[in-house]
Amino acid sequence: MSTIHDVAKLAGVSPMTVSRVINNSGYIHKETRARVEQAISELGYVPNALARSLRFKQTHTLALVITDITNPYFTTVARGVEDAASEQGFSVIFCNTDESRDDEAEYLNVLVQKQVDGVLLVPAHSSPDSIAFLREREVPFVVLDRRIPGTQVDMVHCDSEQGAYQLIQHLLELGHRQIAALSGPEAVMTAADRVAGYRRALAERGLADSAVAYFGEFTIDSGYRLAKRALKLSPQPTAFFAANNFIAVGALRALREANLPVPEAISVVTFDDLPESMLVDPFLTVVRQPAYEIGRQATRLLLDRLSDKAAAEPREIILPTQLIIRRSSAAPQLKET
Amino acid sequence: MSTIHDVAKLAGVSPMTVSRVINNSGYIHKETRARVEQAISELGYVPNALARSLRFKQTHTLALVITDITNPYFTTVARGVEDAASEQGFSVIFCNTDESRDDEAEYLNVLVQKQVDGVLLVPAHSSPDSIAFLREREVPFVVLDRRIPGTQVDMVHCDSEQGAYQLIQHLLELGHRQIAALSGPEAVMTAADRVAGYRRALAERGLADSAVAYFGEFTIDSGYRLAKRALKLSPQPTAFFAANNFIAVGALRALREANLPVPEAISVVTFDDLPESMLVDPFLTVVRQPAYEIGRQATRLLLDRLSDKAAAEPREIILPTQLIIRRSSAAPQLKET
DNA sequence: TTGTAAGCGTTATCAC
DNA sequence: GTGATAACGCTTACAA
Repeated sequence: MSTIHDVAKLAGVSPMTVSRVINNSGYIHKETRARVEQAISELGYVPNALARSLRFKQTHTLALVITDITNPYFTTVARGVEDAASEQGFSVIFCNTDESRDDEAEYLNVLVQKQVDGVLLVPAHSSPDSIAFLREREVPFVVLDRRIPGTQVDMVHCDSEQGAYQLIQHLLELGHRQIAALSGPEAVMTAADRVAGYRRALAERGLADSAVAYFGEFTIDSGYRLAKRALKLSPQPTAFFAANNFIAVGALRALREANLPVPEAISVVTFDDLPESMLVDPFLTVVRQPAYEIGRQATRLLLDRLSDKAAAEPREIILPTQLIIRRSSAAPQLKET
Repeated sequence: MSTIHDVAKLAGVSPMTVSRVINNSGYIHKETRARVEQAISELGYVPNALARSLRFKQTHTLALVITDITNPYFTTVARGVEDAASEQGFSVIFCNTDESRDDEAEYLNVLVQKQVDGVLLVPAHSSPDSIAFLREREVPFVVLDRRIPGTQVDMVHCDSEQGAYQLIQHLLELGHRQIAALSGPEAVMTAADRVAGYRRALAERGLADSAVAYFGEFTIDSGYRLAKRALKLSPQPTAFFAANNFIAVGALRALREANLPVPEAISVVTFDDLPESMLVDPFLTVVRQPAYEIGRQATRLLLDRLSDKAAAEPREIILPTQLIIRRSSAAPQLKET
């Protein structure tokens, strides 16, 4: 790979002149410019962004730290991020933590070393370690999807508590009184928030005592296992509230295995839609989060921070969710008929 | 952010000594090391990878250029790439071209500037431009998912022609004689290959004349439109062969709209499974490509190239596909009953 | 065991 | 209009 020196030599000028041509800065003789451009294309010269970044302390690179790109919700978030970033000439490094604190810490360390201009973080845990780490090193960041309680940071997410509340309201209106919640890791804010919304909805109807919430992981396997456990309850629940799409899929499998038709035997509602693109025949009643917008707006916010060195107040952007009622939820059937 | 000089000053040594501590190279007095380590943690010092990369001409960063991370097939590829990369301490920048040549060229330019160590490329077109560009600049790369005909490059993909052949064979065995192919852009190798496999299967049964192949895009919309066109054929097809999952979903929508039940009225088979994680009740007969393995092996191959400077022969890794027969394909119903 | 000098590829600054 | 010089943060080679 040729350098600015090679180009300079070939064009019979100094590197500085080449630099000026590349960056369209300063005055330059028309003829000189032509010679330089000729040399550039002859050599297939491409400027070294590393050297540039070293000087400018700007890499035009962001990092997206999520739990798992394979989750369609995060896939869509990622697309929103990449679109917003590339619009402004930024590249995006992506990292999968699988909810592991260690992996998260490791990734953040590498990213800081690589001098990314900013980080979009879906925290694997609510502890302030990662936040503190980035802050100390003065790396701008935005937390997305999950809120971090008690810290003043930029955040973009949906109101999980409220979304869960809506879903449970819906079930209550249908007549359900035994609803089990199948959630993710208790240490993850969204998992906890969704259970909180569930409890609030029940409490408001004086059903606080009927609440049964299981914490597990945001995976199909976990959803499957939690559902199996919930089925052993007595009285048996008439509805499941899954805290995300993977858990819902796992629960549906467990129900099928147990020959319990949905929604006839048990209703199922969940957070996070499966992508429209993949659904021939949407079935699940869900609270949909605007994944693409979350990614996009978080990135916008981050990029704003980068240009505005002025450290404004931390902003919390809460995007609206949408309740979509489909066939997986119906009125419970009477037991003694 | 503090530099190696800051650490050196605080520890009362030279930057070189700090460097040695960080990299565990050369001899160093135990006490000095302790002092340096103390200074490092006190300052929260993180080495600047940019400066390092500038010297070593190694960024430990790869790029993944795909068409759309939102396609679950590519999502899984991406996960395979990231896993394999991070195992070896590499980061991954991801880019979505949406099958646009211009976007692809633009991205590659930026990536070369950023001195990525290698590129994993799903080419938006079969022309040799991108390949030539990378080659001239001596950036190692591996082409994945799609083959580039007539060029000697590292490639990892499945045998699209053969996969399509299998799907059509399956339909033929069920008794179908009017099968329409709904494919992607003719300029994209996989789209063309899949149609070729379709034609070969038909030709072997002496049905070459019945072949009707439509080229469009690898999107739901396109699948929808192509299916609508195909339905106007006379005689009407008894089966659709979709060249990828998005096209299949679009086709299924068109069929539902036309009140044509699958598979009773029309069978549908396709390339690329929808992710297991999203399917409560898998329905489509598919040829599954091992997406994760494609990503993983392509990355391995690329990383091998990076360590083995020895320019070995280009390798073409062809991974096996898997025919999965489900409910979307069945024997055609007799017209005159 | 530790330090000095030079250079990786750019560009801002100041001369000419 | 154009060029020499120094600096961004780090490490290899050499010296002490």
